[in-house]
Amino acid sequence: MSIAERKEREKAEMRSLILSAAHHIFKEKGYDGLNIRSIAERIEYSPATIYLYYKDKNEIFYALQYEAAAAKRDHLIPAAGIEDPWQRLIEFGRLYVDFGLKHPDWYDLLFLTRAPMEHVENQECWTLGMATHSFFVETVQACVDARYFKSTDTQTIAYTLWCHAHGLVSLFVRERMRMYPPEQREELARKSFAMIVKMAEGL
Amino acid sequence: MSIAERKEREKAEMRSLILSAAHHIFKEKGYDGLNIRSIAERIEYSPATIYLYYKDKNEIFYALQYEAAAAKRDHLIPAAGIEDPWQRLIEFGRLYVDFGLKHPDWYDLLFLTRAPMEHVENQECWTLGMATHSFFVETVQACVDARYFKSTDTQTIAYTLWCHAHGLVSLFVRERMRMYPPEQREELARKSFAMIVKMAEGL
DNA sequence: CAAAGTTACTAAACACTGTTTAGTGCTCAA
DNA sequence: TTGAGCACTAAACAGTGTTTAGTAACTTTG
Repeated sequence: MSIAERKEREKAEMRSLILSAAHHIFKEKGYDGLNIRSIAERIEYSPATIYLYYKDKNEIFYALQYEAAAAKRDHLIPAAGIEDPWQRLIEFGRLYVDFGLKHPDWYDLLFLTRAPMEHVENQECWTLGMATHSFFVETVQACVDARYFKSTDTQTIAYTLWCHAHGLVSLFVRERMRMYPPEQREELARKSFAMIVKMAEGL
Repeated sequence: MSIAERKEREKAEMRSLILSAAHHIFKEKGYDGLNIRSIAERIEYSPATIYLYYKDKNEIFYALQYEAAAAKRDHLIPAAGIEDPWQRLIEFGRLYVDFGLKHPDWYDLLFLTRAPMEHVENQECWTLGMATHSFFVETVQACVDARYFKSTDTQTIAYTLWCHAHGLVSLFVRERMRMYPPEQREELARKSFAMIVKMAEGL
């Protein structure tokens, strides 16, 4: 059975080779510059070969989304070590926004791309994203339990904070802040984050 | 000069015919279903004719964005009549979210589409959008002037509220709320809006 | 070890985009 | 009436994602 094992290994290696090429092209040329032919050219195979390892472009897209979700999780990990739930929540939020501003392409891929979202729920990407989201909600719950807020509606609190952070990053990523001078934008984001923290304190 | 006038009129009519076809196709089949050939077919002209009236697809896209901006402005108009700045601000926010949830395609076109945003600033669409945005900021300013908030940082207050509303609508429009059951989503949005209003009261 | 079967791969095509080119026939001013 | 300009289009080009048909190498089998 050694040959079958080798073949399976080679298949996995090829899949990872394709994905890594897609990853590089995505980072260099963005989503629009990523196409099957450019992947094929980079790995020096014909375009048709790609289809022996991935069903279609969407499958590659999902795999990339997973990488983005993993990058986001890794970025947020430092927050998990903070004991105090309120400080943990603040740091989580800060890192979330930080991730979005530092890696707009990844954030875009995760939250702003018009993707066939019906299928994404079956993907590992969704599972991973949900785990990160759960960590967030649990931190809010810990704050609620520790009476950091007057309100006890964990779900709505979590959702409201997420809306703000997501809106903030989205306006950046999709360049809808052009009414503010470029050098003001990051400062405004920081001020707004500080403000929502202050607002949350009064919840 | 009557002939020249007629020609100009006909040119304008053709432009509006094309745009109206694009509008219908966009509403029926969404952004992905909108292409030059489908517009041409609908108005019973050849695809090449489109290019005699619009430079490229982007120009049609900008014209559609303008329609979306106008629809949004019209949706928000009722808020302008409210005397009390704080009540006006609340109603403005409510209508903003309402517009996004009722017309996800329009909202998408305005705020979520990966468009060549560098050129959009020269378009009437941007001017119109900026006017609406200014009305919003002015309302916040009126609240600040009337001492509705402790904070006097109008810009950051306005931006923070916008972030929340935009984040809320975006998560809807791009279907990133799938962890909540469909029937819960709108209620959650309403609750979150109520919560941000409460939070803003304590600003 | 040779024949047969299976696999990995690709050239070329297909269908669909946006866009351009090279006309064609009609309108209109002189 | 005639020549210039105009509205329009068929056909092509270039770039997408994807499929098909075939080839050549590898693996199994008799």
